[in-house]
Amino acid sequence: MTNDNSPQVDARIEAALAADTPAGLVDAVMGKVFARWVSAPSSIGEVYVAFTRDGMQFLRPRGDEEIAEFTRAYRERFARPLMSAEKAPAGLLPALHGRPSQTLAFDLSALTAFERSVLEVTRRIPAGQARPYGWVAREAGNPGAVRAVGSVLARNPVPLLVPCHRVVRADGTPGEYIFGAAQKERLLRAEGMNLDEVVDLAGQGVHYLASDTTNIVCFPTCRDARRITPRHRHGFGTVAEAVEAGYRPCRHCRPAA
DNA sequence: CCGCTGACCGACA
DNA sequence: GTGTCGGCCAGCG
Repeated sequence: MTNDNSPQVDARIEAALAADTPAGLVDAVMGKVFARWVSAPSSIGEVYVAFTRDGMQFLRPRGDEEIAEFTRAYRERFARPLMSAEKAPAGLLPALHGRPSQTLAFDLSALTAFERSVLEVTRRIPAGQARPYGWVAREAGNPGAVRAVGSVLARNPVPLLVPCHRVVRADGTPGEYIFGAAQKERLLRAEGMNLDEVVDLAGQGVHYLASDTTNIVCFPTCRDARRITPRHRHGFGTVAEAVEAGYRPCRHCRPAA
């Protein structure tokens, strides 16, 4: 007597398909219809990651959680069957430890255009740096949607891989995080960001740093800002003030025009 | 469609 | 300094 819900069924379906179908086509079809999951170590501990043929789709911490809970959450959100994978896709493992991979793709097809836009923008924030929610809103093409950016990141399907921990509040404090504010601080510090200095500057009303040798103004965590010799460093509360003083916005960190 | 919600923000007590 | 209040806007039920 065969139990049709048995885990072996997935394997038999695959075997049947593989028997008389070119392997490449099987992968193409299965990857389109099914998603796969792996468990892997990350900078926040063991995580489950789901992916399709098109790329990474869903990541959640493993914790004490059984895979059944992860697959339930996955199906609830993506309405697609989920099977285990033999091995992690290329580039995933380094990316889980903060080393972004060029080859790592994402499947964001279930998201709205605005959500995709927010995640694309967030993905480009370099390790060790941070940008305010308002900056993400503007870069995503909707400057007024500051609060909505927070709502999108609160349900980021692929945290860590899309580094939403690098999006912080305008006053320099880290703000909330899908895995808790303390975890957000930990991740930022682990990436080499001097959180204390940033918060301290913000407390003095300084949200931007400028160099009088280059006449460029940056976010304090920008790679270029951190290279400014103290003697040539000037703090500003707004970009407008810096521009008024003869500085132009950095083309790397792109503070507001 | 409409009302409600929220990882925000800036102003103002 | 810190608490609160409106405004804001995409998603969701």
